[in-house]
Amino acid sequence: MTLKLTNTLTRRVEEFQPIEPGKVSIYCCGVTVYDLCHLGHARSYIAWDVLRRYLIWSGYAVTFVQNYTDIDDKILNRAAEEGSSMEAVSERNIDAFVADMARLNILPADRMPRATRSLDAIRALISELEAKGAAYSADGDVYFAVMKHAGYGKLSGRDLEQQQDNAAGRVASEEEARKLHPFDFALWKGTKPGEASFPSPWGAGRPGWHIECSAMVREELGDTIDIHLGGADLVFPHHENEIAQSEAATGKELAHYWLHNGMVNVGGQKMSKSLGNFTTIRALLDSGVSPMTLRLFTLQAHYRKPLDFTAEALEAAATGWKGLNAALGLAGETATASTELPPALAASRERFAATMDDDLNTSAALAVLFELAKPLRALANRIERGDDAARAEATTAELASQASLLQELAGVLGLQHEQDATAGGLSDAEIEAQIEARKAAKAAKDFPAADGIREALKAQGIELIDKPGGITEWLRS
RNA sequence: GGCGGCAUGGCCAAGUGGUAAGGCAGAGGAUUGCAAAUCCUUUACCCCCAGUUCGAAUCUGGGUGCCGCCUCCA
Repeated sequence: MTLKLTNTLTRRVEEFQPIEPGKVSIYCCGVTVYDLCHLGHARSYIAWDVLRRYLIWSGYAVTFVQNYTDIDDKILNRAAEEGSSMEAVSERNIDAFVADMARLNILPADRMPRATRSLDAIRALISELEAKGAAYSADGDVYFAVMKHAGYGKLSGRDLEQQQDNAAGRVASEEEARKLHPFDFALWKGTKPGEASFPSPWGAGRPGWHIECSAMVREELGDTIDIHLGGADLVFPHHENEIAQSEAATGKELAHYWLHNGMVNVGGQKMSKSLGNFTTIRALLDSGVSPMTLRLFTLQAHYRKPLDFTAEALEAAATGWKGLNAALGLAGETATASTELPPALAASRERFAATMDDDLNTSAALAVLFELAKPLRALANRIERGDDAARAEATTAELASQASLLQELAGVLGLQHEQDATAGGLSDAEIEAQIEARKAAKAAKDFPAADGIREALKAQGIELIDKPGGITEWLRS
């Protein structure tokens, strides 16, 4: 059983073979920290978190590096708008990023380099490219010469000749005029008045976006890495350029496997800042959608496919998560599982691994989880409602093993039990008092009053469950 | 225009040659003063056309529709 991944570079599903047995080096393109992360980022980073967790679960020692792009026009613009500095904007959004990722139970990267702290490596790489004739400077800018690099376009399938024809009509701006080929891109941009800049052999300025990643990958993980990750929208030009820069400098392949995740769509269109159709991670979570619901929502689709974000689909995920969560809650209460896995459970575990090996088929993997969860959920709900027989059933070794396996596999997907949100400001005593009042109303056959109390509590997130024998229990939902 | 991808029940979605996983919604039943919640049961021939094959959602060819990239973007 080996992991197979869709490699954008070859456009094929390939068996994963690490450079060094048992070890995996991964570089994941991070965010440009000019604003809060939205659901597109969430989807991407959840997918890669699952890849990472699965590799670890499979026994690999994983080194995961994710960068912050903290030098960028958008950050500068934002700083100018609010009258602060590039550093202030970056710092604030990095803090937000860390917090948002933590809420989604995304493992922090092993190392998170920043462009501003990698300037030496960036300048060194540009110099190296210049020395090799792959770069040229023009009026304080330094460009990469795509025509000098055989293989440019191999990731995205571009054809330089063809594109030149197409671009012929749109060479308008000054910058375009300076380039030898329309696809040439800036490695270093000369400073403009009033902008943050850094010294360099080519004059004060700042690095281009693509070179930042090339430099950070090399500095953190070496010339060749196992896996490079990113959103499908980065294939061209970002990753294509990254490959060109790195491979022109080192003469070695930059990454063996290139994985790209599909976009999050809203009404059939890509969620993005520029279209203004985005929902930030924190806005969604703060609106009451649980982090695990969001995780489940994204993992129900294959990572490469577009994912349409709709209220209805999210609602479905929330209800689905409720069931899984109930089953996971039981895992903490059962007896210690025996180390021997019963045959049926061992088969489930194998099936889970087989689906994940198949290019991270989380949708199919979730089916295994739901099947494992089904009896546990039923039991958990019976216990919740005070069924003592159910409590006894939960202590069997068989169920303990099942609960334990569910917990383990859910963990591979980063799904973990969530405590019921403590919504509403009512204390337990206040709730009990309301229940007593409703009981009295019912006894007096004043059902409208009884229903009124129930509705009022429901509005505050308190759900009443009437049980046989006139007993009423409640849950915070 | 170029490159890449997708089209499966009311919604989401797996399945890549042997008669359609899973989740949500819906329906029926149990329970209830009525509900809610919960539990049990249950619901599809896979965009269209042609072809290959004993057999195709799955392969080939042709359509149609949709999306992404080609400018910053996860």
